[in-house]
Amino acid sequence: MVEIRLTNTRTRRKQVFRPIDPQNVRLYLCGPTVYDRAHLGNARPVVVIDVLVRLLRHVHGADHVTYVRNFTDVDDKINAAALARQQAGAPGTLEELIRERTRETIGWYHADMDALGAMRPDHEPRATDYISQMIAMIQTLVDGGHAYARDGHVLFRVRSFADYGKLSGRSVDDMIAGARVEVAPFKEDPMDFVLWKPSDAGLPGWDSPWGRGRPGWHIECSAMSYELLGESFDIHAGGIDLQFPHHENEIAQSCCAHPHGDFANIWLHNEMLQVEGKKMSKSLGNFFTVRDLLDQGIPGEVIRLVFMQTHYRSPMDWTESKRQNAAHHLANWGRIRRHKLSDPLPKFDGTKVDQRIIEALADDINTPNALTRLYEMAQEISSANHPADSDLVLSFFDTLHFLGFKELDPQRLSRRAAVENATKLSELAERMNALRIEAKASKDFSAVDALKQRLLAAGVEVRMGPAGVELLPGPDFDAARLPG
RNA sequence: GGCGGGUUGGCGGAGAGGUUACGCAGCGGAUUGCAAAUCCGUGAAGACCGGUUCGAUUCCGGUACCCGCCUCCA
Repeated sequence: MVEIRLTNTRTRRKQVFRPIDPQNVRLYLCGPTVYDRAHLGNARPVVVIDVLVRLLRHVHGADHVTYVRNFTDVDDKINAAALARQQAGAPGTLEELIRERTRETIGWYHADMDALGAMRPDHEPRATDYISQMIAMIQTLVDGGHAYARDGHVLFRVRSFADYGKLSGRSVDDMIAGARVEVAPFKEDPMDFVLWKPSDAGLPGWDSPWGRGRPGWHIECSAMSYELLGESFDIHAGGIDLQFPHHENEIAQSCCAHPHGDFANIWLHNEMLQVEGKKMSKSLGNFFTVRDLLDQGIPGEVIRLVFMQTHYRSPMDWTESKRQNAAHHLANWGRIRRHKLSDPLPKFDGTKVDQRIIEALADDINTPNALTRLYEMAQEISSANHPADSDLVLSFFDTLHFLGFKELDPQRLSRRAAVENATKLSELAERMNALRIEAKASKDFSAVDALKQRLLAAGVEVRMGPAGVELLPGPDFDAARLPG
């Protein structure tokens, strides 16, 4: 069996991966807070872990891996987004608007990650489905002296956990010394963090021993990983920016609530994605979404390949030349398929995956080295005298399939489709705008509404504002169903 | 201020204490009505200063610069 080595952030070393139970390798990835579209940086850990899960399934067996990725659907940003919609005149209660927003966002997320070739996890728990488990866990922490209630809040007592700061290499004293956080008056210690906070009537809330309220950030991952994976599991992954405070706090909560468990054995953290050499972040305003790229006609597999060109522990810059490079290779592989594979749709089952690529991935998910081998194989197959349907050809395509590349060469087709769709959508937008101007004069909006319904049925997002009509293809967009 | 990561050829990007990484671009050739694509071949590197060593881009120390975390973020 191939020996997998992974860099454990906790030990800062590359170590041999030994599952707690080889019959059930358990892995948790911190998923999105579902208040908006996933930006490109959100997609990096998803693709990295997708590759790891594929490797684990290859090595340990498809049925011997449990992959959990959560949706955090209770959060102040979600509340704010819903409130903004309500204030903009959207009908419905705040709770309905919140539910609508999170349901919509989860749909977008699925569509976008599917487009990147990332397999769905085995479990995708939503935080709001685990409120009672969170309350129970908080109660355990209070009972054990690791948390305390004040003014409707419950706070984690950082001083009660000796290893607090160990994951991120910090000491509580150092952090307090250089603290830039404003300290709430009810905190015993400036580094104590919120497990539960009170909700007023205008916010979503659940009944609890501390009054109506809602969970703080961090606790959902502890509660859900415990429910689905147990008190000890193998791998916990996420972006390096989550190392502190999110993962540090998860460790503190989970280890204090379940002192006999180890929580996660291996912590995997991917480095940040950058744009123009700067971190992509909401506060810097330089972020763009996966959907933005897909809408530009960039196929998901191109984005996937660009991600795989950089090792997950290095910062990665998204650039136009990388996009072109990835598209070039995919087109090349597509051409090889047309010329060297007589059956365009053979059944690939993972039995012919190239061993050197498995070894590259087993070495701390070294995707750049895996790609180097893929380029070598493509080179050899491309030479004029290499026969079609050789073992190498079959292995090459089985490997591509294993790595999540199925379409190949989608660039030409999808770009053409995108242009056609964009043209058609812009015509439709113009037509709809004209109808709308007429309707505003006549007060008869039936024609506009009818057109809108048909567009919605085709999966188009319809946005009407003072500037006119904007039509965007949504996750379920189906060009064939567009009105003629 | 505290903590962490990085600096490789024109660009991207790996491994290894001594032997060609690899890809893209470039250059030469083949092919092509022209072009594109493709195929064959090919030059080019490891921030700076010390140290260890027979030998370092690879190990150790320092300097400079870059990035991230410490505040919502993957």
